[in-house]
Amino acid sequence: MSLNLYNTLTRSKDVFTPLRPDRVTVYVCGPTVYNHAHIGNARPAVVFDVLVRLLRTRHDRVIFARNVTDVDDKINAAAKATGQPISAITEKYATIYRSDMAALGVAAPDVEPHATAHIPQIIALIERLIASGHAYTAEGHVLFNVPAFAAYGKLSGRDRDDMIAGARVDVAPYKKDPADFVLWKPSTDDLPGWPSPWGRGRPGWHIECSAMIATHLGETIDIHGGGNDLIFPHHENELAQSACAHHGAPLAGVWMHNGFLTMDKEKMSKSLGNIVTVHELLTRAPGEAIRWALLSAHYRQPLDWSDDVLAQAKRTLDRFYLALDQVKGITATPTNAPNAMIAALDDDLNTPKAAAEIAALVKALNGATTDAEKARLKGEVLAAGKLLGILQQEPSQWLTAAAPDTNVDAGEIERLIAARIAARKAKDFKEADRIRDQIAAMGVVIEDRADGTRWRLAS
RNA sequence: GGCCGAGUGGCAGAGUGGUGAUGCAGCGGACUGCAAAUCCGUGUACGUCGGUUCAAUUCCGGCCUCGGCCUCCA
Repeated sequence: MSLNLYNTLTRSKDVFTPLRPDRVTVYVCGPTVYNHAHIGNARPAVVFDVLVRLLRTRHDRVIFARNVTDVDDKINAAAKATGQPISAITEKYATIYRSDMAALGVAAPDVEPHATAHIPQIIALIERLIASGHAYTAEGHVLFNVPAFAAYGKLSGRDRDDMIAGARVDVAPYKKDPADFVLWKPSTDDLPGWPSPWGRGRPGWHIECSAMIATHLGETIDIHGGGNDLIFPHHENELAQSACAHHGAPLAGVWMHNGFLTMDKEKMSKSLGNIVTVHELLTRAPGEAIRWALLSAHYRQPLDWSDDVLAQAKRTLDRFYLALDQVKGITATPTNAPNAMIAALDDDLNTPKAAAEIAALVKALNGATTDAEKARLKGEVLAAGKLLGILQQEPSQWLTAAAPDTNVDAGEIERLIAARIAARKAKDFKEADRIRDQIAAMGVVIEDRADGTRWRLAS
């Protein structure tokens, strides 16, 4: 069994082989922190979290970096609009991002580099590019000279002639080539800036990732990930800069890109306004349900986000947790995730297939008759869930408190249940049913089981 | 216009050259005082037109529709 990953660069699923036997390096483009992350922004975080979990089952040392871009024109605009200092904006939203992602079960990255903490490295990288003839200065800017890198366009599959033909109209006059892009640009006094050999200025969009990758992970990393829309120009430019600064060493072996979330089939984007923030979703659904909804489609496929998708994910988890609740008195046999689960994820992170495998395990668990069987299957369900970042809560916790903003009074429910039990004992089923209806009206479902009456929140 | 991706049963969503995805919903049954949960059973599904093949949802080509990136226009 080996891990196969779809590589945007080769446009095929390839067997993943680490570049070095002693470690695996992964870098994912993180947020630009100028406002709340929307659920589409959460998709790569969750997807690559699963990838890292899978890698860690095989490799002792996985170094996972996810950056925070804290210098950007949108941040400057947000600061200006709110009258706050830039650092207040970036710190606030970086903190919110971290807690939102944690709520989705996304483990903190091993390294979380900030662009503004790497200005010297960025400047050094740009100097190397100038020295090697891949970049030049013009009117206070430093630009990367695209014709100096023959392989430019390979990642995004773009024909350079077409790009130039299209770019001809509004190309900045100081560019040597229309496709050239900015590495460093001058800052006015009211904008963030750092002293540099080219005057006070700030980095261009793509260079910070190249610098941070080189600083923390090395010249060539194993896996570079991000959203589909980063392929061009962001990753194409990163790839070019890094290769040219490092004597042609490729930036990454595997390039992975997740597909988009849509709302009514249209790309979710802040400019269109058709967004729902993770922050808001967390007030009305458990993070685990949001996570499972994001994993319900294969990561490269589009996923049309809706309340229904979320509700279905919640219900699926209810079913899993109900099964675990049935065997809460049985100690799970510790084990690794079943082979079928691993095989599903090994196939380019096929999480829907993995979901089917969990469903099969849960069905087997529900049908198990001996304690030994139950212990074994419970262990397998828990191990499978761990790999996907789900099912690690106490089942009773999930079933009775899963929705954050419900205000069900557990004491009141218990009291009503006791009254109903008394009515049933007295064979007063009419009264028992009346009480059950009363409980149902509170959004609570009850079950009479061999070992007593249980309740949970309705889906 | 260039490039990329997608069109699967009521819904979500995998996958495959010839047998079952899976989940939700529905229907029937078992269980239950009745339910719920669970289990069992249950569905002429693969945009369209051609081609290759003994056999295509799966391969090839055309077309249609939708989405994305870039670009153009405004």
